Amino acid sequence: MTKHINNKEQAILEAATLEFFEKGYDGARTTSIARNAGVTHAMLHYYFKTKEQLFERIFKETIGLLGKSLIGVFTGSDKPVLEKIKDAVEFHFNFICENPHLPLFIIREVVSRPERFKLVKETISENAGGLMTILQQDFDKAAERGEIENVEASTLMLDMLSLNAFPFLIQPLFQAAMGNRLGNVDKFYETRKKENIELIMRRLTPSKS
Amino acid sequence: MTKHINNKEQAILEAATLEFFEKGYDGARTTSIARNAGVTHAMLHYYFKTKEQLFERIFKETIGLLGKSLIGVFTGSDKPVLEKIKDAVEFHFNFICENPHLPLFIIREVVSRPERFKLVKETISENAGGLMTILQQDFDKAAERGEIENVEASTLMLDMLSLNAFPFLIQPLFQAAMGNRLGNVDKFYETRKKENIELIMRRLTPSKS
DNA sequence: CACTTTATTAACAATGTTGTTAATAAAATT
DNA sequence: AATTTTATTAACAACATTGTTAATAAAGTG
Repeated sequence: MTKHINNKEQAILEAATLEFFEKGYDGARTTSIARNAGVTHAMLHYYFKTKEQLFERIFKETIGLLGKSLIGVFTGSDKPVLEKIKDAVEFHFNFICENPHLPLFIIREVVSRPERFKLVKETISENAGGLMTILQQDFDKAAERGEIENVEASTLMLDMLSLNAFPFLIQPLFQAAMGNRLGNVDKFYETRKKENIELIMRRLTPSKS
Repeated sequence: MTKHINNKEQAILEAATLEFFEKGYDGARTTSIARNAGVTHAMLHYYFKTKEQLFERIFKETIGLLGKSLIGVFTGSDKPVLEKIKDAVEFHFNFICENPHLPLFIIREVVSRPERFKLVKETISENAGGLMTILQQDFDKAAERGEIENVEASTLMLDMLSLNAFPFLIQPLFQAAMGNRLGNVDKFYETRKKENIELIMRRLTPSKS
């Protein structure tokens, strides 16, 4: 029964997450967070000393999520390279689908306070540091065998990131455009996923030698 | 010689543009803008009544830029469809290259205040409203002739937007990662442009029937 | 030149926002 | 049960930020 102690703390965290995701650090109001969490705003400062600290907690959590996803993207398997990449794109798309706010959140906060990039960098290199070189070797070998087009792993990575993340970055625009009367967002996502996979696959198809 | 009247106004506008681009509306400070413009901060309110109005001025200007670029992207020419698209992707990439802050600016401000989307929407439909349907017809005809793969114009548009805009969205991250010791950003951009064109071209290549 | 409008300044008002504190209640610990 | 630690509240302090005002100078206009 010591759980109800965390109740309020948890409520604050959840409200803060929403607020920071939506409005960014600068636009977020601790009073608003407290109100939405259903606690007095002194409570917020009791649990999380300052706005900055509350933010950092959420920022780190979010970055952690990003890190974990990176491991997932290019996890080893015995499938042929092309299949592996296809799986990776799909996995990455699904991840963003489940965390649609994540790209803008990170970009926005790093742009307005570049110091914050340190954390992002660390997390990325921790989780995906070695993977890129291994990946590149895989690519090189497959290219030599004529399975795929010769390509830089980092290039393909940016392709995938761009294609998968961007639609979610502008999704709020879409939603505003559609006036929320778009029940078939899911269908749009499915189509997008296929389109992105298709693009990457075609990119990798060896041109006839 | 009545130009020096506008001098301060102009200085404020320029400082404000920088500030809003970098920190967003919420993070921007009118005092900071005034200071950077080299004017007293009462001056700012003299010329632009409120922060909101100053922002709107810049927001509209920026949206206008976006609008003008859209007209440029798919301007008619007598080249074959594939060439036209190639040109479009290149044009669009160059435009973002010259306005690298624009994508994040618009996305950020619309997300934190969705009302602002109205303006974006109007500008887009004003400038690219008819174009999309014409484009689609072009595509359909070309597809029928077997010149290109059958594809939705909107799909291709989002592909292009994603590939071209995203690298600039995360460019600040890049820059932080490289610690500014990257003089060859230009080379990166050239490579990116080629990569994006390549991706779109391959997407459009008809699979052997 | 008289006067009206525009530009500019410094000081200040109003408000919103973050963070604190002192008092109190509840829970845990001994 | 006494005491210490944790939770909670309401009021408030401190500060930053936006916006105003009243006084003054400069420029333009009849």
